[in-house]
Amino acid sequence: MAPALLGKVLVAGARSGRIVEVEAYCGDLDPAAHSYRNRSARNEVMFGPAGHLYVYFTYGMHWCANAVCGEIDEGVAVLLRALAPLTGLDAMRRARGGVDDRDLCRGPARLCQALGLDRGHDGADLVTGGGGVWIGDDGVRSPADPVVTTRVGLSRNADAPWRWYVSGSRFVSRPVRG
DNA sequence: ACGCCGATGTCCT
DNA sequence: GGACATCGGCGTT
Repeated sequence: MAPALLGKVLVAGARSGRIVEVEAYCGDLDPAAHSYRNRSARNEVMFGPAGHLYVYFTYGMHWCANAVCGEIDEGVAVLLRALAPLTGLDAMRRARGGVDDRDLCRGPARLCQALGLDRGHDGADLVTGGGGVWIGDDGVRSPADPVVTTRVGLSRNADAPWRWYVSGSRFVSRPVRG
């Protein structure tokens, strides 16, 4: 299910980008997931209905965004790790402090900064777009052959092959070498 | 190109 | 008190 998000478009107001890299986090099957065992005010959205945005704060300064994908109470969500910018690049450049365009959305915290996503978007409905954020489909097909790897930056359940990215995209945060 | 490290809030033990 | 789904800067190859 998670790789089906590759090729879709994440939209936040006038800014948007094509999803090129995702990771799945799988509730009580996955010791690396925020929803593994612990249910709290922070991760409550993860246990809600699919199609909502779960935004969390980490390392004292960064926001990261997930699309909730599981059944109610399941705690499954997909971390949006990188986008190929499509629209609103000037706003992204202002938000990101004039970095190279390639780096605007190349990483989960970078894409949140570029699109202006933070706590105010936690729980936003990605289907209706009521919170100004949604995931759209402009007809671009998900790649038939995404690269599958282990996830980035984990210590627990680090071997699960639950990261997918668009092969050859220069906007992927950490391509496998070779 | 690669690796270390500091920043800095929130959650969990 | 320690870990953390990170990033950017600075140092070394």
